[in-house]
Amino acid sequence: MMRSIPSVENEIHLMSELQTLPLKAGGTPESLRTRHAMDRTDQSLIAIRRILRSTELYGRKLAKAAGLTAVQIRVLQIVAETGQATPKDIAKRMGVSQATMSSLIDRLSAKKMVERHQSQRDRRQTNVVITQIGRQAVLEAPDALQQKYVKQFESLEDWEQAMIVASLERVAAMLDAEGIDASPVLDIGDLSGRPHS
Amino acid sequence: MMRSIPSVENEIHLMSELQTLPLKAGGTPESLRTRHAMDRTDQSLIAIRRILRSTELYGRKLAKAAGLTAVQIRVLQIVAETGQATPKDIAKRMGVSQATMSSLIDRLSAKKMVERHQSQRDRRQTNVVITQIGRQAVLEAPDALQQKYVKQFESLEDWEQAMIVASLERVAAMLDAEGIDASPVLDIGDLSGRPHS
DNA sequence: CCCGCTGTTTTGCAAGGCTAACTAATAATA
DNA sequence: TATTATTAGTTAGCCTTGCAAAACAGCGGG
Repeated sequence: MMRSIPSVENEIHLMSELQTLPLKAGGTPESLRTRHAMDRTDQSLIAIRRILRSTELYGRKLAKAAGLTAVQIRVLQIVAETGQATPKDIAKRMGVSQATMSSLIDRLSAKKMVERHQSQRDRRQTNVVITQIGRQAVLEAPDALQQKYVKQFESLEDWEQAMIVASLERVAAMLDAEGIDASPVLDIGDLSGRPHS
Repeated sequence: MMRSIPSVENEIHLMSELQTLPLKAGGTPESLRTRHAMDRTDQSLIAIRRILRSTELYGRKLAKAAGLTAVQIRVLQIVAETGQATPKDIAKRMGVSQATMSSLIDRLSAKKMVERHQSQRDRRQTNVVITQIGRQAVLEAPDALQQKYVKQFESLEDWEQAMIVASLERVAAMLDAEGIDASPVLDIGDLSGRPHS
């Protein structure tokens, strides 16, 4: 596997693109809000998209390098968190259907990273259990955010870290707002490894 | 798309990658920095994941409602931006291979939203041109980010908007840092149409 | 014992990705 | 001029993720 990294390298220099948009924004008769507010909205959207995009591309790259896809790593992490979980729970947390989860588990189990154990209590349920191999894979899985971001973040001034956290949380809250359940995956982090007590 | 959902679907994948990080962060003997700083790092990562996740799920939903996938909308928007573009350019901007772009264009052209026209200058090149139908679709395409977020953002206090923009840009820069190109798609939004207004 | 629910898996289908291989046209070079 | 590279795009073949719907249990009441 391991194919090489796709065309990630072709880069377009976004900077230039970014600059273009302001003008368009200006097109609207500035009726409702100040020109200022508009620009800021655009700026924030652009920044969010940059975040999404770079995470996506970088993630593809890392996942490939790890021999597991991002989605697979995610499943492994969720399972690793508690040691075992039912397909339904995992599906719910990830926001995918049970059918999808079933095939994901198939693939992971073909790789010997998880095993299915029928539950004793209720034989309809399956417990997905992570294997040693799977646990190892989770530990070694490169983490896009971490690698790219953590060091830089930690080198920031204290006040700036605080500001960023507050802003990101605000944005996340605005996006969640609609009721999409957001969280599931989030806490994952905890499990893995944080010493978490 | 800006407005479109960035490949929301892809994002999904990435999401997963993100998750792991906590552990690693935790792995370090808290020698170098205070527990405080650590928490902030985790908080920021978690918030980013929330952003990624809700964008992804919401995007899937909207794309379905629109009858076009997020990726397709994205292509349309890029083409709409200038009226025409070569497959190669679009692929480059989106960070996918030419082969992938070729099939995307096939699908869009089956829907009569774009047409292929051989270039006169260089007959190896194809110009992908958006049709009236395609243009209409772009205008009507719901935009995940926009719909969920814009209104709320615009209702924030001025200082808060400024803070958020600064923070998001900081984060985006840190993520881009590695050299993954980030933005291309971003500015598209403008054209599509934020109701702007 | 039969019915209805409830977790899972199967089936069948589509989108999006990729690499490799192939075609066509243009550019370079002998 | 003829040959060779390069470049743009498409094709073929494969994989993963997703979903809905149908099929399979297994559990609980009646």
